[in-house]
Amino acid sequence: MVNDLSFFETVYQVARMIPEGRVTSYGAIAKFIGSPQAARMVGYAMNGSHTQKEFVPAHRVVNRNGMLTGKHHFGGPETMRELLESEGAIVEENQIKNFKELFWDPGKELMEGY
DNA sequence: GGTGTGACCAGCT
DNA sequence: AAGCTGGCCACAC
Repeated sequence: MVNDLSFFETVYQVARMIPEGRVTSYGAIAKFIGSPQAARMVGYAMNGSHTQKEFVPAHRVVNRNGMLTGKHHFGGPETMRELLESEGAIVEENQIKNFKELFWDPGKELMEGY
């Protein structure tokens, strides 16, 4: 099999592909890896992202509403917001205001341009 | 080793 | 229009 990576590892790889200053949703990643209904697992995978050797930009992954649902898992409730604002995102009330503009679809951005 | 549950999403009612 | 349910895979108890 060419793909020995488990579901979680695949999620981490996709997450690392997210360009700086861009964000995506759990569902978009789930769909990209072939399990459109496994968005939940993507979120859970992010929970264990800190166990990975390589850094995983989990702060660039939010829910479909652009809301920072997992901010509490960064060791600090403000950490995720700080990281996103640091990359140019406008976060307000735990929600990315310009989410629509910053949204990065893996299944689209990676396919187009070739 | 089975059951529960989790940073979600989309479809039904 | 809004609320509930199912589904997905891995990990803790």
